[in-house]
Amino acid sequence: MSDQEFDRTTVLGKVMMVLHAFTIDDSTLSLAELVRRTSIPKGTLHRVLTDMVTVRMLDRTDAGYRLGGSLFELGMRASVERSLLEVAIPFMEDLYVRTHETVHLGVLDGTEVVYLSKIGGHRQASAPSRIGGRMPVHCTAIGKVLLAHADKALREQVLSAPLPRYTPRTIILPGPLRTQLDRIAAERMAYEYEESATGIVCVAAPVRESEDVVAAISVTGPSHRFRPDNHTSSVRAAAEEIGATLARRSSLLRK
Amino acid sequence: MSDQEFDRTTVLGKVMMVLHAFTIDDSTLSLAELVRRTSIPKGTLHRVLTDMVTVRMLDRTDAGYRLGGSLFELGMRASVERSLLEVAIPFMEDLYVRTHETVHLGVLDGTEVVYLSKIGGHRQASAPSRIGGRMPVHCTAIGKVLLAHADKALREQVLSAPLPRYTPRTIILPGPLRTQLDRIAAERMAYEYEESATGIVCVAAPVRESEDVVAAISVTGPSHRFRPDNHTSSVRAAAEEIGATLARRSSLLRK
DNA sequence: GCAGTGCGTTCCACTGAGCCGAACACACGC
DNA sequence: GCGTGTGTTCGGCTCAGTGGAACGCACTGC
Repeated sequence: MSDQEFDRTTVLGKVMMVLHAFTIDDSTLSLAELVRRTSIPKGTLHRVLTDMVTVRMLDRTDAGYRLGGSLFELGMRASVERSLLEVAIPFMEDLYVRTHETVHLGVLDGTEVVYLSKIGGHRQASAPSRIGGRMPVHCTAIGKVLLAHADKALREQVLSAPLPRYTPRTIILPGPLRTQLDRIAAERMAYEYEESATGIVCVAAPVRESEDVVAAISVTGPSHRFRPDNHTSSVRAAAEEIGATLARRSSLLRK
Repeated sequence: MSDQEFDRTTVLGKVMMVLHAFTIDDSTLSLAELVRRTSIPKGTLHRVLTDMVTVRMLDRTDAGYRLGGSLFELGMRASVERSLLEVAIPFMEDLYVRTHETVHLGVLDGTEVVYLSKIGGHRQASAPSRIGGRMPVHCTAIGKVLLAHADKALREQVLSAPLPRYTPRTIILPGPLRTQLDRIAAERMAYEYEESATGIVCVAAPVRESEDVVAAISVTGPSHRFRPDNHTSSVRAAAEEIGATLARRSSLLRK
């Protein structure tokens, strides 16, 4: 999903290519850099960029272009993600207060996890996740729990592609991963022991809105002091409460 | 800023008109409804919408169209808002734990406040603010503190336009508001007593990144039990720490 | 000094992507 | 049946969008 292809001929396609040229830790990109990344002809790109600036998708700075604040605002209006967030945040806080470790909320998009929120005090540099960022499904607790409850097709798609190694403990063989996913699907909890980054471990549970798994919530901590299985029940409880609140809310809206 | 005008003739203009047709509490909109809101010819709009769906700006559902999850992701990559968020969240948590009241983080956009984040436990239905939502500057603590530190031009623009009344206590006269803004600019704190919604009061402080006011942080509570002036120093401290962290971070990046 | 390199910007003749009115298809309620 | 609300398709016109090429400018380093 990261190497998404857009139609070069259409305006919208170009716009999306530009937007996706920004990775999560680019703040500003120059025209030349954008030409390199998108391989759109310089003249055309220049015009597209100025157009995007006038509609406030991009901000112009001395150093180049950056994603505009109005995008943030629009993103927050995306209904699914927003209502999930609004409902989940209080429960994430509870979990944080109880554990004092980093709490994540993530959804599945394509074959990757997208993090909707991440809270956890000041000392949390360790985890490589970022809000709005992506991580692979096969080596994160949230990813595994989402994959375990996803439909067969997606599961097989992930299992049949190579599973990139991130640490010595990353599961890179389809066989072991498959059996683990089966167990996760059965017990509705996933664990990660230094599979995405050395030094961190994680517990995750699925958030279900009337049978559909719409997201997953997790607690992450440093391996030396954090015991995932001690927090199984709190994480599960939080996930279930979020699901219940979502269901209550959407049944209200339906009237 | 809400009634932004876009160029009808250009593709991007139409796209933005569609995106902005979604208000904060629309989840899905039908083609017909979008025709009404944007007054783009039906045939054209239909094509634009399907284009937007193929680039994943919109999701198609049985009921109509809704803002896609990829927008959320893009929005989160908007550098300014994102780094502000990442830095601010831990301090907002501190403030929440200390006060157990709703904590807001907002920035100025045009003549309105946009909320970047809002945390606070389960019982917080009261405040009308929403993440990614907007509120007027003249009747919120965050708004007033941002306006007080904004440049003269903006300040006069707001003061010369009519100030809509939200509650009996909303300040609708330019004179009193001006003197209050002067005081706020001097003491770097703003208060709100049921000016945007009855029953809630608020304290806010400016977040300054090396002299520039980039955002504001506030604590909001119900008027019957919450005394804003009791929390002045914690709010100010949080704002200053956020500012200091931002400055430290950006000086690191500069190398 | 002056060639070399990388950047942003402007220009302009060409062309097909985008335009939109009109016709069509379907599902309702009365 | 007939009106009214949806969403979808069609096709000929045309101007918005295209991109190669040339330009200006700020830097190197020699």
